[in-house]
This record gives sequence, structure tokens and C-alpha cells, in this order.
Amino acid sequence: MSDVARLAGVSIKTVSRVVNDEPAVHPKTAERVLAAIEQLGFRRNLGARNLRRGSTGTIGLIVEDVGNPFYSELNRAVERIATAHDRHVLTGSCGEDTERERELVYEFSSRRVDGMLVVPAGDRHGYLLPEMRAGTPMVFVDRPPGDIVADTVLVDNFGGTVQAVRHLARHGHRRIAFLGDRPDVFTATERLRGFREGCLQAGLRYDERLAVLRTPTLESVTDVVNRLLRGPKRATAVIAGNNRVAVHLLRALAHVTPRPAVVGFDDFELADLLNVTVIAHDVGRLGEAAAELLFGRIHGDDSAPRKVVLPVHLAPRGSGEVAP
Amino acid sequence: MSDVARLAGVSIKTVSRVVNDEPAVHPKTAERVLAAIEQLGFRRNLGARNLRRGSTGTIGLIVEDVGNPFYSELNRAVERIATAHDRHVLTGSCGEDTERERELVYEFSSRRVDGMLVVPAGDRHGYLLPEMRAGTPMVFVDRPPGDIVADTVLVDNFGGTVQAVRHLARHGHRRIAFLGDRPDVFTATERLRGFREGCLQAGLRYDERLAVLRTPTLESVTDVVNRLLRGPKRATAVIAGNNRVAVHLLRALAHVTPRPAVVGFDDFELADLLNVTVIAHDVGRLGEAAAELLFGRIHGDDSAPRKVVLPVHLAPRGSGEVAP
DNA sequence: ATGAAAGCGCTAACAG
DNA sequence: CTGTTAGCGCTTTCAT
Repeated sequence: MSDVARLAGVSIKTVSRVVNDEPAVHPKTAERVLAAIEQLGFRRNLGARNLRRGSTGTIGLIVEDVGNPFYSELNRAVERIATAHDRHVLTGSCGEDTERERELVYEFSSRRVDGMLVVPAGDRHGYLLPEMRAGTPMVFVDRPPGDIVADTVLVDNFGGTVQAVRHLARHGHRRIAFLGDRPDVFTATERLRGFREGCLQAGLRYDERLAVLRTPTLESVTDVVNRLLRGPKRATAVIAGNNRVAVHLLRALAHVTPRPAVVGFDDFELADLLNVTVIAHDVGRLGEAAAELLFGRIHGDDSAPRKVVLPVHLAPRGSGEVAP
Repeated sequence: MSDVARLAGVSIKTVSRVVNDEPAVHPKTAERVLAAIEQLGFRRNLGARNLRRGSTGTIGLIVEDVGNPFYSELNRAVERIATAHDRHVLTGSCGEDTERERELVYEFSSRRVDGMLVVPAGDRHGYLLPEMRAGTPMVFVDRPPGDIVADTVLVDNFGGTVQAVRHLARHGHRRIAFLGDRPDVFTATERLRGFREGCLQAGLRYDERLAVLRTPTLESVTDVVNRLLRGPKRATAVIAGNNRVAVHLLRALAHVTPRPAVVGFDDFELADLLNVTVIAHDVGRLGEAAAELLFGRIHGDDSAPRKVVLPVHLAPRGSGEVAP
């Protein structure tokens, strides 16, 4: 910047004024400065600016995996809102690893992001209190934080799964299996709760052997399929606890007959062509709602922590409407 | 930091030493400093540090859309390599908008990212030369830059499409349609080139009315399907120029009989279950190769610009193996 | 309309 | 093993 000032024959402060579109600078001078900037290929150092100003113009987004379509859609929505607020997004994947989540939070905190959106892993988040008190707003997305109260945007996990069970029961199923993510993932246990409640409401005996929570991989899901969805005492329907489970389940079921009825939680691309009935919700809205809430906080809203629960709806596409 | 120093009764420099794990600090002193840090909830300001040191510990990634599964997988791979090099990733979507791409480049440049990975839009990238000369390494991913020579990592678009045509011809198809992205997208024209060459090699007359390049939306693709893939003079096979085209094509074809043979370029999730034959390549490797190349540059490798072309392979799954 | 000086929070370079 | 000084590149404050 001092180079530009020298070349334009003005003070460094004038260059700063031009770069920041501040008024009260003579057009002729501005022109000279602009020319010098162009000639030198000057680009102002935002790091230095932020050091002086405080805000960095960035927000952090911590998810399980930016490559998972669910989170990438969330990422896109957050980016959209951030751009509208003239901010940039620093992303990080923690892969359900609470230690990695912590590292990312501290890292982003050190980078002085203006706020953070977190899909929390695990159930202990007391460590975030100091960061929040220090003035970094945090909004939790898709899952609530473990042991603190803070802004959270969720979808109706419980209600959605109750609905799924009811739907299957209405089509005549009495033995329904539930296959969810690890039990330390909030949405998994919440949907399992919905599953039990759904069984209860439908007058089905809840059989805990039919409910399995574990990390979804093709192997683990195939294993469960072989145990619960084949043979004479098999379940005739199955609920996939999230989009990962659903994808693996479809592969595992490819050559299984008779094919059980399937309802998935979370919509996913091409589910329509595969005729997969799902409990759908709008991931874009989830991200937007959370980001807007965060920017509200960044802009000074200090009302009580809010909890937003977005609706879900059942999208019948065939797989959930077959008889036992 | 000065607060910590005061509380611990040491100089600010000692705190800096502790925070940076520099040797030559008495364990007892370090302990006192650590305690003070804990008590104050101190988190060092990386912005200030970077101002002094030069490197910011970030790289920029500019793609068309972080929500597109293709790019999110790329994003994940880049993040993996960045993490291994102890860096963080700043992402931005430009949606094929050259102006937005420029803004993002300038923005990231102002933020002094240590390097940038760019999936370039359009065909004019001379504006990047000053940035590159100023010392920001750039690596182009999936497409080459327009009018400059620089590190680029691509997949074999041409060869892959030649292979697709050959495959369809071998199964008896003589009228093959090609449906690609906008003509200003490098991969689209490159794959179109492969399509022509493939027709030539297979002894088919290249009929330009069967090759359509435009923004893939369900509407545009449906329109083309109705024009080219129905009626007595219809094409009996179609090549989808990328994953977006393929997805829309599958929907558009859902109720079309007789169903044409389909080969897609780019693999995508669930393509296997939908029996879609594709020209597959490893997006993860694409991202990793590009990121590794970038970090090579960041670490001082100033050899001649490299061009890496990753292989593709045909994955036959049914849709490409049907007779006319 | 412009500029000089101070300082944001940190680290490099040099003492001690 | 520890501290002092200067300065990274910018903006703020106050003069002119």
C-alpha cells in the first residue's frame, strides 16, 4: 500500500480511502491512485485490515463430511446466505470425531470467524461456553449441542419417524425393522424414539431386536439385512435412519426376495427414480434458517437462545406402499 | 496475549513461545502461562500472527457449486490433503459465472491464501497472471484455464467419450445422440470432440443434429429427449455429457419407450442400482492430485507448469449394453 | 481534501 | 531461559 502511495504521490491514508470507497477524496487523486494500484497489481491485505477492524468477514461451518450430499447441500445453502451478508465460509469435516470437532472450533476461533455453524458430534459441548462468552455466536444445525443451551435448528426427527411407522402399519406391516446411525448421533436416537412411539401408536409390539444403531457401511447394513430381513421370522418392512443407511440398504437389498417395504429418513438424489418412499425435509431451508439465525446474532441479536424445528413430510414413491 | 503475560507475570514474548511450542522455556514458567491462558480463555489471534509471518494457512477452492455431488467429493478430497498439510480450505461457488469467479479470486487473493485450486469458468483467464506472478500458486482442476499456461489436472474427456461411442457401436447402435453442458464449458466441448472422433472411428456418419450442448435442466433435457429420442427417426442411444445431464436424462426417459441405450460421463451415486453404464473416473484422485500439486508449488516447486490427465474407464452396468 | 502518528496482536531479531 | 524493540499492512484519530 505504501508502494501505491509513493507511485501515486499521495499518502498511504489516501490510498486506504480510495480502496475503501470513502468519500471526500478528489476524483483526480482517486484516479491516480487507481492507476497506481492497477500498475502495481496491488491487492489490499484483508488480514491486516481485519486486525485493525475486528471482524474477519468469515464464518465457520463444521459438519461431519462436506462430501456427503446431505452436508454439501447444507454447505451450499449456508454459502448462499453468507454471500448475501458479504461473508465467506470456512468449512471443516470432523467425521463424527469429537476431538477433531474441538480442534476445528479452536482453529476457527483463533481465526476469529464472526460466527460458527456446527453440526455437533458427541454429547459434551461445555467446552464451547468460553468461546461463546468470548463473543463468537454459534448456531447448531441438525443436532443440538450436548450439555449447553444454545441456538439450534433441527428437523422433526421424532414426528417424522412416527409417521413412517404409521404409514407402514397402514399398509399391513406388523414386523418393522429400524436401522439407524450410531447411538451417539442425536438424530439416530431421536428417530429411534420416534420408531418406538410409532410402534406403540400403531399397536405393534416394539421388538428391540429389530432396532439396530451403528455406523452405516455396506458391510454393517448387509449384515443386518441378512439377520433381520431374511428367513421365516423376518421383518417385512424397514426404516432407514438416514440417507447413508438408505443408500447402503438399497444395495444390500438388491438381490433379496421377497423385498421388504422400505421408508428412508432424508430425501436423496434419484430416490424418486428408485421409487424409494422417504420422510423428506428441505436441507436447503435447514441451512438457510441456521445461517440467518447466525447472522442475526452476529448483527447483535442477543435474545434468548432459540430452538427451531423444521417440518418433514412423507413422500410416497412405491417402496413404502407394498404389502407384507 | 498481554493480559496473559501480565497474569502469568512474564513477558509477552514468553507467552508467544509457550503458545508456539518453542523450546527453551522453563517448564514451571510454561505451566504458569498455560494456567493463565486457561483462566482467561485466551485464544491466539491467527490473523495477527499471519500478518507477521506471511503464510495464512489457508488455500482457496473455487468450483461451480459446492452442492453438486461431483464438486463436493472434490471438496472433500482437497480438504483431506489440506488437513494433511495443516491448512484450511476457503470454498466458493461461482456457478459458471466468470464475473463471480473473478470476484472470488480477488477476494481470496486479498485474504492471502497460500494457493488456489480453481475449476475455471469461461475461457479468458489472463487476469490471473498478475496474481500468479505475485506469488499465489494456482492449480486448475477438471478444466484448463482459458488463455494462459498453468498447472492443470484433467480427466481424459476425449478418450472417454471415444470409448463410449465405440461401446455403443459395438452393441449395434448407428444413431447415437450426445447431450452435453454449455459449449463454453471445456469438458463439454472436449467430450463432444471425442463424440465426433468416436463416430468417425466406428464408421458412423456424424450427424450434428444429434449433438446438443446446453445448460442441463430437467426442462432442457426433456425437450431434447422429445426431439431426438422419440419417433421413427430417433437415435437409439444417447451419451450424457456429465453427471447433471445424466440425472436429468434418467428422469426425462422414465416413461419413454422404447428406452434408448444410455452411457453417462462421470460416475454418480446409485448409478449402479439404476444400472447406468458410465465412463467413470475417480473424483477423489482428481482433487488429491490437484491439491498435492498445489502444495508442491506452495513448498517452492517452480518447475515448468504441469498437465496431468487422469484415466477414465468404462463401467458397463446394463443401460449401455442394450441393442437398438 | 489530505496527511501524520499511533496501534490492532503478534513474531523476528537481537540482546541479556 | 527470558525480555526488548521493531514492524507486518492496515485503519483510526486527530490535525491541517
